[in-house]
Amino acid sequence: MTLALPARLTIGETAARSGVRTSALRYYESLGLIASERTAGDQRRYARETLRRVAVIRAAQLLGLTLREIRLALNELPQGRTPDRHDWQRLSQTWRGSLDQRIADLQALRDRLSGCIGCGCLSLESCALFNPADRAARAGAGARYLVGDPPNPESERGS
Amino acid sequence: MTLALPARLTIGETAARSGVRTSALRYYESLGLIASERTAGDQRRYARETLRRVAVIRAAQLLGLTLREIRLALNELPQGRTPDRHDWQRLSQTWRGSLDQRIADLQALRDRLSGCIGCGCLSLESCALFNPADRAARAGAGARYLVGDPPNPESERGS
DNA sequence: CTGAAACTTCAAGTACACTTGAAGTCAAGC
DNA sequence: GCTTGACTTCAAGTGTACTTGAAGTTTCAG
Repeated sequence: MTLALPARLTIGETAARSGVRTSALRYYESLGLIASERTAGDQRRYARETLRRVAVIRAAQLLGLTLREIRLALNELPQGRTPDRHDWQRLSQTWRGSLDQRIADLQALRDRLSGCIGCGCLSLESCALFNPADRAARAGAGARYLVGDPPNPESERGS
Repeated sequence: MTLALPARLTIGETAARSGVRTSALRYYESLGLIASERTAGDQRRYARETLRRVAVIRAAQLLGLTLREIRLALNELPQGRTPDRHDWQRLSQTWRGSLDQRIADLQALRDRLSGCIGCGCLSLESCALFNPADRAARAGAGARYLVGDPPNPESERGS
């Protein structure tokens, strides 16, 4: 605890300590997920608090959130002051909810898959897993990128 | 069960019945995930079995597999004959394993998140969730796209 | 037989999350 | 004060999974 750590970190130090590439940090900054001050020579200097912010970003990505969603969540943090434990707690509590939801979705999928192991899926019409309507209705938050509900329902050659 | 269903489906019929766009079906076919016969006029005709194949593909995507991985899995199906219930069972059993793994990963993440709710994460160094090494070690199969372990560990300006 | 809907190919576009490369500037130890 | 590694910007590239559009062809109900 008596370790002397610099108050401001270069992008390289921040990358090393957060486990995220410098290119990713610049990208996050370009999206408004993190912020930096600049030296006279226009180099970035990150507050130590940024390390936690980056860690939160990576954790939220594991939860399946897009960077856009994460930015919105981080914007909910109080402006103008360093977020305190209650701020982070509110955030993690919110995300815990969506994580619970995702786990429940996957468990439901597993159950349907188990049912299919039993039935052998000889009857396409009666199989819950293979029923598209059912699948669409249950597509969880985490599956958005992976499958992605098409926004418009296809009208090929439709002009 | 006495419903008269065509033996061969057009791409439009296949799309309607599988809940997948025609463009996606052509894409799957271009990747070798599904196959078609052609009419004299070069239009696609899909076997009814393709409906199940497509359903399996969508289910596997929900499990977090890439189309490439799914194609490899489908290639494990016996060549030359229509897959029977045991073939599909083997497939779903394999995938159930990885699904179990993913659920376990997410539960572990949830537990760490719960720990952070308790601790308020005031101590960056001691927080399991926010520790990059820990996160990297636990990155599960499903998180691959979302976070994606960088293949080479950064050596910026390294020539 | 005809006309419209459905099909064809191929190239290019989209979205996400970055990475890479080029060309040049800054910071700091010796 | 100089060298070298770390930094800067900006444009373009990567990979996954598709979608869209243009231009043309096929199918089938009437």
